[in-house]
Amino acid sequence: MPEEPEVGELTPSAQNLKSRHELEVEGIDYFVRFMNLLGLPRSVGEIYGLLYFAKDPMSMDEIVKRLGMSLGSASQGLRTLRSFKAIRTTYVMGDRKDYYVAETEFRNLIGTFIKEEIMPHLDSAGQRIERMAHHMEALQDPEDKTFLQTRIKKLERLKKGAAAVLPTLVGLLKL
Amino acid sequence: MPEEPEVGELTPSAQNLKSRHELEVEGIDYFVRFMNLLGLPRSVGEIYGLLYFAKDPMSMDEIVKRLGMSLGSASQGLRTLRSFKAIRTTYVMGDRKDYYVAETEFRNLIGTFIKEEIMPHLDSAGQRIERMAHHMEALQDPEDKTFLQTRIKKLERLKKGAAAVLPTLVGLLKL
DNA sequence: GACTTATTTCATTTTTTTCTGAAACTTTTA
DNA sequence: TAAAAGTTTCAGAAAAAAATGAAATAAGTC
Repeated sequence: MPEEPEVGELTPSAQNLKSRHELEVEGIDYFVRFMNLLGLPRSVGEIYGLLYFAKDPMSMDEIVKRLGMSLGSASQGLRTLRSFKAIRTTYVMGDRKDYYVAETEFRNLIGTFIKEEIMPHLDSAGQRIERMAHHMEALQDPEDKTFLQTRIKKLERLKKGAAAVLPTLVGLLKL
Repeated sequence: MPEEPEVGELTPSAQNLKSRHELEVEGIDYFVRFMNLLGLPRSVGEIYGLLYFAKDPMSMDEIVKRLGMSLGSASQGLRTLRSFKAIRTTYVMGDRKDYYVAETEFRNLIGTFIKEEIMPHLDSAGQRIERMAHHMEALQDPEDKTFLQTRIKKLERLKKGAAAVLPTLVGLLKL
């Protein structure tokens, strides 16, 4: 927390520090919620938020200190963010630490998220539908069979629709 | 579980029951995963899956018996599904129970999900961005100020993009 | 190659989410 | 209006997810 002078008035630089801090808190909160929407843990949002509003690359121990989180969470969170290409490392000469910078183009983040987290589900959904269709073929009762056939067809349509829309969306992001 | 005859061969109707059951299990699993992708609990996926593959409307106690879940979960799960318009009730004459049927048009489900679960987040995101911009204006250091200005602008663009894409998506679903 | 520094891993703890079931409430019926 | 049937609510239990921190590993110095 930034120190405040005892009386009402703030020096310009103290005022700057205070606004900067409040902005940062609000901004971190923003990304915590955003990542949460993608099903990612709080710590991941905190780290990304901190880096997004940081002017300079930051090392893991700085992140740990600033956010008051454990080394384990920071390491795991940074790994996740790297896997989404949401951050990248910069090498600082004469320093053996890794320094991290936020990738501010959200298309990368969102594109990778769709490609790595959603698309695989579509594949396994396809396999699952095939298995359902197989069981359906084995049905003796013709009424059951037609009913389930239409239900499975609808699932197939949903899956195909998603498989078509998502890559289009990723493409749109690149424009 | 359907009973199996002691020896290898199954009667046609036993075979039908077995296939039907396997198909149902696979199908329920499908929706458990799907709902999970939307951040909804397992029980919600189970109920929807059961109803999706059911030929006839089902009462809550039937659902409870078939899925072996508690009354509380069933009640809560049905409420959630109703709120997404993923199921609807049918009235069966001479019976005071409520009977439920799956709404098989996924556009309803997905459309409502976007409208009720995602859009509100966009609104609060907008407010949060405004607050950030407000703190940003108060910054004294001009370097800090321009840097943060561009970062906040990017957030704004993301938010506007999402606010444009999502309703379009909902519209597309209706075609 | 021993030492130092940075990072990852993972068993354990903490926190959060989901499920349970009995009590409260509502609605229908006799 | 009492009894019965159906549903919801909610405090506590169980399960799942996330965070912690110390030990193991890796990577860079002297």
